[in-house]
Amino acid sequence: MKTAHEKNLGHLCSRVAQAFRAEMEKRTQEMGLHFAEALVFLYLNSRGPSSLAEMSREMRFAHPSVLRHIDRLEKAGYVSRKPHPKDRRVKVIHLTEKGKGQVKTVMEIAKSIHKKATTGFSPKKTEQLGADLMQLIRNLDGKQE
Amino acid sequence: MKTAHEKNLGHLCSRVAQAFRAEMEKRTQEMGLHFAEALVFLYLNSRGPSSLAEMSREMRFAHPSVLRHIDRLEKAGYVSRKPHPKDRRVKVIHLTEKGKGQVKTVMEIAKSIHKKATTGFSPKKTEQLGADLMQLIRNLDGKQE
DNA sequence: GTTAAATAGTTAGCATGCTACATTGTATCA
DNA sequence: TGATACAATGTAGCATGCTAACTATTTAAC
Repeated sequence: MKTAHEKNLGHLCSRVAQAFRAEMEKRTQEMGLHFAEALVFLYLNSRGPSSLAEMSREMRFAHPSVLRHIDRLEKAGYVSRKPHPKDRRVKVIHLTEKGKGQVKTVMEIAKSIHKKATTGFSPKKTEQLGADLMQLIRNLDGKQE
Repeated sequence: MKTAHEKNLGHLCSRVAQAFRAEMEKRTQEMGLHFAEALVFLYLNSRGPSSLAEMSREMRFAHPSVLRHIDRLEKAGYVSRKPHPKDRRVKVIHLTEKGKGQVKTVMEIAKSIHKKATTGFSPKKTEQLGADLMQLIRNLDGKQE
């Protein structure tokens, strides 16, 4: 008989997230990338140059969380900041040539992990699972008390 | 068109876990409990007195992660450590009377959050979702649990 | 035109997960 | 019995999420 905490969807999701992270960490280690930095990489690749505020909104992480990764990626030479031509507050973050050279590998790793995770899942089932998870998020974020 | 990171199951699970945590944090705040401490509370209530090693194994968190919460709960007077009668290495952790007085409230909060999260989900669907998440974990860990 | 509110980036510090290692106690085996 | 491996607890430090608060700039209100 399972106890409550083991069947709790929050706890299960936490464990899934950890497992994804651990696997990504393991595989991007030799590139010198940590998990969350890889996420930033993937974001910039799919969306193109963005401001911090935009990335924060779209990735749904708090500003400082994203900022730390940008700082580290900039030090490593993978991204750089450019001033926004019309708004002097904004710094536009973009992949450098060095960064672009790595993106493909990161994408392949991410795809491979996702494939491993969903072994035995039909595309339809995977789709449904994603939709259910999004529903959980909506239910929890809704403003009912 | 959604970008890859938004449909990624790892990222979605991370967001669900965060949402659960934020909600729990909000509701246990007035009891002076943080999210992970509440988890320890629930564990001790359902399993009874346990060693740190046992809790770590069963909750599937690293020892030091659990230890920190035990320390804080002990300071707050909710749990205490007793020496194991036969193994002097082991300290058995159990709820104090003060702790037992709070458990019911924590359980109700946890149940309420789970219910909110699964609004519109049939029991069968909730069950299936849990099973799918466990399958993801097994696939990623590469072993059965 | 000057002032107040909002927005962008940043810094500081906390909570919680992890791994690696130290310390102590127990068990095993030659 | 003495050496060695294993197990339990605890310590140290990193990674990553968060909120709060600061500065600079832009926008809105008067």
